[in-house]
Amino acid sequence: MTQKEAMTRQDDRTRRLTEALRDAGVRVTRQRAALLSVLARADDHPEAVELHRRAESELPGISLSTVYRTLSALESQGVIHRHQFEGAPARFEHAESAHHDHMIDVDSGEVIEFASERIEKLQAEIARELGYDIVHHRLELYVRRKGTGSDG
Amino acid sequence: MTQKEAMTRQDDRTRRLTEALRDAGVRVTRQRAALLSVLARADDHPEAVELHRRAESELPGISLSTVYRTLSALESQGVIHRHQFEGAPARFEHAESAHHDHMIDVDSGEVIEFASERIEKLQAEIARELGYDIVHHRLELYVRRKGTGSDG
DNA sequence: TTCGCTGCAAACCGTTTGCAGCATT
DNA sequence: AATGCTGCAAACGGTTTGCAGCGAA
Repeated sequence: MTQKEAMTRQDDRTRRLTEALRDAGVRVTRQRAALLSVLARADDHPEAVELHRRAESELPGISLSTVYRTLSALESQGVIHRHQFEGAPARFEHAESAHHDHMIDVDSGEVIEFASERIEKLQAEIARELGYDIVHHRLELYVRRKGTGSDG
Repeated sequence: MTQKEAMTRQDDRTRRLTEALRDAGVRVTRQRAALLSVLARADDHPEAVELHRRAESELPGISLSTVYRTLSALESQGVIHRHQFEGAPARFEHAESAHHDHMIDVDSGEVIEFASERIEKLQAEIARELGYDIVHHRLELYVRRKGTGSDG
């Protein structure tokens, strides 16, 4: 993908996120615009403080509470996802990509996405057999690079 | 199972938990004995405050910090597990039963255990293919009783 | 007798919230 | 002009921790 294509995709993403807000009848303030473009650009899973840091370079003075408030709003609009991994502050990602679960490298904190149709099906089966419907689920694999003994 | 058998199993469990502590070279104080017997008796997934409440009826005056400290100790001995379900304080269970995952009834908060050999295998496969070993995982199904519409 | 453990109160840390003023609509 | 949003600072809530004294070994 060329840099120009990347730019376009990112702008599209920002536009979609902005529309999501406008559709919900909320004001698109400078703070929100800043955060939206930061989120659109993010292909990792940053935490609130990191998002605040990035947003500040776009709109100096934006407050952490506004970041938190906006993240909560965006989450309830369904345009971003919040992940609470073990022993760490919440991490966020835009909801553009299809459903997937996460592997967390316990050494580096790196997050790797993966999807398994088969696991999803098995989960649904199990719930159904026990008389339940799945509202949502959480599957996290805490992993270590192969051959990286913990006795390093 | 008769009541007598239940008593015996519970006492066994307390004994094993106590031994785990003694083996680790830590003192078995009244507070710890109380918490151990509470844990041995618990077949649900209580949170720290609830465990404290139960322990108090056995040893009035035991402090919440001691409960937290002991839970952390027991966790690192591997004799209990700590679960951090979504939007709730940590819940604990003794590590006597075999590995399993959890379904959480989003309406009642009830925790249902389940195990799936097939899901476990798939997880390991996925991690391996990506060049990782699983250290541990977390699979939680947030569910609702079938036919219980959210528009209730 | 030793020194690990306890209770208390205060700190912690990520996150939320009350409020007065500001800026988007 | 109206009112939804912002920044600030303070509160929150679950959990951890420093400290002086207590009690298990």
